[in-house]
Amino acid sequence: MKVSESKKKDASTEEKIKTAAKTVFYKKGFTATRTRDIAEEAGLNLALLNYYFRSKAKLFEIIMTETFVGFIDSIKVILNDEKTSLEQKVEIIAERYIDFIIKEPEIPVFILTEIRNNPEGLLKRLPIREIINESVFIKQFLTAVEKKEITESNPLHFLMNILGLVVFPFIAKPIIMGSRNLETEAFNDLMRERKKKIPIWIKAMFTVA
Amino acid sequence: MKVSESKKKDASTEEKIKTAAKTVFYKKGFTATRTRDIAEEAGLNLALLNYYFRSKAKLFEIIMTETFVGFIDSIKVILNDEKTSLEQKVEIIAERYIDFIIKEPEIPVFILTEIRNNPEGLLKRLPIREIINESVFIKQFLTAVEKKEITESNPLHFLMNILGLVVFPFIAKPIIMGSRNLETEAFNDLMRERKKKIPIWIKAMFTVA
DNA sequence: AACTTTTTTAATCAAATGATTAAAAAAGTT
DNA sequence: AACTTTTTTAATCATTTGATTAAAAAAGTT
Repeated sequence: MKVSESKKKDASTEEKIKTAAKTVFYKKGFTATRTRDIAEEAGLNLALLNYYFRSKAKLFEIIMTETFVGFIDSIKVILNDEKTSLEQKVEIIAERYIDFIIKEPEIPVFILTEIRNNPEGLLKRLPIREIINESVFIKQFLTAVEKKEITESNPLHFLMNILGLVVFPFIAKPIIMGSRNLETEAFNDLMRERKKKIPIWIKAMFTVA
Repeated sequence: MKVSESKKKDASTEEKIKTAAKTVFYKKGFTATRTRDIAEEAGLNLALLNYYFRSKAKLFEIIMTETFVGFIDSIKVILNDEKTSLEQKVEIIAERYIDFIIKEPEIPVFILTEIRNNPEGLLKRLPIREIINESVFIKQFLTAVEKKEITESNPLHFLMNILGLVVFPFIAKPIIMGSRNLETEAFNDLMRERKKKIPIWIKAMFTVA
């Protein structure tokens, strides 16, 4: 059964497969997707997957890496912008990530479950430690702590709270929608509200009153 | 006849299977676990799973329901306690859930991914809407809003924020551990810190300064 | 002890699934 | 057009996996 219609009509076969693979992998994860699901989603013969990508695992590898790198790189740029303050960085992260996840709502759960299934493999290849610990963000944070502008000295709590407020509602989306009988658009409106609220909340949490 | 003894014997094998099934299902999810994994984990013959539970799906169903109901019921009791204030409820939720998830760290991702895989099936059977909307918690929240003690009028934001702050770090555990080279115990210490911090943060976010 | 019922085991089945193959079709080259 | 290379298809393979079966073993009953 088709999960959704393929996006591009004149895409090359390779691109059709990648697009279909993304759709299905995002929704079901690696183990639960069958190569036949992807072939059907792409409207192509099953053997073409192996012709172009050698195996299900190789195809997944490509999708996974692209997705993960895209996700990490965008936060990397924000965290390292010398021209924005800590406060502005929070605003930008909330704004950009909420918009991004509204467009690609399956990605957070996809990333988190695939990391669970294979923590070493993925995390070793991605320099998360360096991205966080050597960022302009961390320097700004430590300076603010020094100046007593911030009441929490551990940057991990700061980051976990921002990401928790931004990402968690999307992960719990079915529960939240079920709790109030919301449609997807009402849910998205609720998320868009949070783009303005989260920076205010974060400020209230961490700033000296 | 010795009913208790024979039942105990039955329960022993049955319990072994359930315990093993929990372990494996929590870690890998329904599709990715093979019945052979469960049999091996339990140290039992494969056919016994079907002898006692008819099928993999039925066994999963039981585990899933027990887990889910346990999770929901415990929050239900907290949300409906007439004797605790809103502020105390936040403290209790943070305290209890952080302790609970430290003991069973696989449960949040398990619940969230299985809901993704089968949203209707699960949510229709569990009266989440009633639990939230008819709770003492909601009444207390609305009263506080009325009295202008709380600056956010939508209880969903309140709930999402509490759960986001409590649950998200566990979901992102591998990333967080990787970001600072933490061992599990250092991670758990970080989470235990949050039992005290989260109520303070929530208060700062939502209370008039 | 003799018999019945319950539980466990080893062997096997049938369907699902990732992958391959050989041939056909299409595209590209001379 | 004649030939070569690339792409696509249908058929099939081999393995995995959930489930079943028939017989053995254990437990319970008389």
